[in-house]
Amino acid sequence: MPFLQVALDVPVDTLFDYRYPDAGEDDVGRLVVVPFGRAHRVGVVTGVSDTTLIESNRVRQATRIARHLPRVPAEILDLARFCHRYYHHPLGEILLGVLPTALRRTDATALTPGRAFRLTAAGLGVDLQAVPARATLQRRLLESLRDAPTLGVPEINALGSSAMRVLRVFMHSGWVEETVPPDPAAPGEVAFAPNASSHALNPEQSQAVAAVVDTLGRFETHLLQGVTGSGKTEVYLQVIAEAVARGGQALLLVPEINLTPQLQARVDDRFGADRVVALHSGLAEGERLVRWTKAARGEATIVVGTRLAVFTPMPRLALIVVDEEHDASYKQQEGLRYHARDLAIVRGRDRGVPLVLGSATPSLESVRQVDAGRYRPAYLRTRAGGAAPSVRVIDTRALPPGEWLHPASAQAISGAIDRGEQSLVFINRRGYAPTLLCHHCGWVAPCHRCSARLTYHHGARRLRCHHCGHEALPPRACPSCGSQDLRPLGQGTERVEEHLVARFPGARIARVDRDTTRRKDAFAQLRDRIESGDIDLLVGTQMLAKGHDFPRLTRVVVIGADQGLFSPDYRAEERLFALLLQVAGRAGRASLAGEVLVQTGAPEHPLYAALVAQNFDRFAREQLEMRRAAGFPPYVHQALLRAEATDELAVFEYLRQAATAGRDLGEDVLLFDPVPPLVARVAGRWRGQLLVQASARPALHRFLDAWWPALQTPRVRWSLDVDPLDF
DNA sequence: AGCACGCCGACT
DNA sequence: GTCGGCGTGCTC
Repeated sequence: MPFLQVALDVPVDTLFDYRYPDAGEDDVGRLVVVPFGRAHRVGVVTGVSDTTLIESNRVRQATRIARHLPRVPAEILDLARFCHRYYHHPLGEILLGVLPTALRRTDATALTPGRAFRLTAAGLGVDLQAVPARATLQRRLLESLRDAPTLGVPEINALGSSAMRVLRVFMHSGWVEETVPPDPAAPGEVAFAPNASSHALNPEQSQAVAAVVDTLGRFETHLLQGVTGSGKTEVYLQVIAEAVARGGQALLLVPEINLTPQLQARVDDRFGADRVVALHSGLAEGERLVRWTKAARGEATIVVGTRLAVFTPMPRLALIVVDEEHDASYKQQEGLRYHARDLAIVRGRDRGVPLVLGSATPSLESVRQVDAGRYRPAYLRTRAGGAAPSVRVIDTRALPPGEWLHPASAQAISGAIDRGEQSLVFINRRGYAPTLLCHHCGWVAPCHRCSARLTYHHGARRLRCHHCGHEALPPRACPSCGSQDLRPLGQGTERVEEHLVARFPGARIARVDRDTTRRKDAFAQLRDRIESGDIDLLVGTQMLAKGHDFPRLTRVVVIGADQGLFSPDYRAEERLFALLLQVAGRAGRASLAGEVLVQTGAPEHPLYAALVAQNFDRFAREQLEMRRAAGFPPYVHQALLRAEATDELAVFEYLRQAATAGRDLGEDVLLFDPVPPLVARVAGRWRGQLLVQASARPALHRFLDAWWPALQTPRVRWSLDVDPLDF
């Protein structure tokens, strides 16, 4: 009897062998229910073999293989195996982690074999509005049936516990009929003509499209570097159209905040909503499964999604686009710490398909690959409908104490108000003031659970910790010296808003940050007000920097840009430059010239010269040269061992032992001393980290492989972060 | 991760 | 004398 090698969602680096009577090679990649310990679990078959190393009386029999479900294709198994090797993470956790969670439930229903249901003509004609809004399950089921050609029992059950009952009611009404289940192995429909686009391209765009189209059918990485408003999205859409016209599927990865209804509408509009599926974290479990299945069967032609979507099975994958490839949200910051852009490249290579990485400010890693001749560059330097905004650096050192808005900035804002244009004051700090300070003894309000200061929120009259969420009432007197002279120090969005209200009486001012957009739809409503010209002056954080175009916005004032400049993190400058250029891109459109004023106490910093010139290439080469000279990535390769526990001593004891064990391995790597991260304690847990560095990747991975056993302990919570972005 | 087995303090 | 603390170790 053959044995299955099964990957299970357990944090051990082991596959588990099970007997299964008629198992064959064909079952590799299939989901399987197995007895594990005293319970049953869902796993993935990663191999079938006639032998096992486990003594035969310990090998149990698998309960059932789910042969009616689409299998995890070899390509995704390989990608998971790559993650296993590269990120040093258990294969089972990876595989089960990238599958829709609905598939992981063992309850018999979730994996009962194949029946398939579809809407009848009558069902298709049902007006969704006619279904009571309260009947959420009915609506969800109807929507999902519209989304996919057919639904199986697992997908239906994932929509809600009584979804099958609702389905039976629909069948009675003649809205739904049972049909033949689709063959999971058969590719979906191929013939398809996208909306022939009349969107004219400028010469640079045409050249970029042609360069990518030329490589369809083989692996090639294109770095599309285009300033804000240069029409990168149109290039994406046209190369996707070509890939799709040739019968392929396309994967479009976007950063978290970029998967907006607007973008989806644009893609839907071009390719037809029934051909496009969007995958993001906001999806209900059932809907995710429906869309995943649609992609895996080849019925969806285009997948638009955030980082996890890089693992979506796509049988006819022909092209991968990674928008805003430098964006940090592509890096998963817990569990399997993968980088979706890097995995996209691995996938493209293995699959033999081209990639387009797009950004106005590519990561230095990608720039270096261009310089090394490994990526093909394409540039979009022409900004559609007008000149780039002018950038001015404003020296704030001469400002009187307590003043934070430079006269030149104030003048720019009032000028814009007079002309009926909009301005944005950008400050990357929410709350009222980042510190509450005792002017008598110098005490500042600390968080008792974190090594961080509490931020004062004036509206809520609360001190809040931005790391753990802890809230406290501001004390009336200083707990240290009893003085009542407690004052907020520094600027946050809330306080800036307050100043602006006083400074520009009559101006319509809106604040956009996490606090004002917490409520569902709040952001959309604010955006509508901004677009309709209902707002003169905006105060906002990062949230406003990305993706949103406000045609009437012509002035941007950046406050407190220096924060990141003096951080010990060597990536701070790269991030700040990208952020500033992105914010600057908000100013001016079409006929209205834009102006950006960056207030800084360090105007002579070379970053600002490159920013004024809006010369990313110069900045990037300067940075790369510094990185090379200092021996930082991308010229060396790093991995970070992180540990945390309630006991600070335990954390550092663990890291010290790990360091000792690592040094004993005698590999060609550099092990630094264990250090606390920037914020050493969060929510009552102490953190520590240990950096490993090597000049060559293979050496680093050889080391990590050998080191891994020595890291195992239940005493502290630990994780390994390969290619860390944050320290 | 669960979940057992396994040796030391306060309770029916 | 037992119930239970969570330390260590295993799950095919």
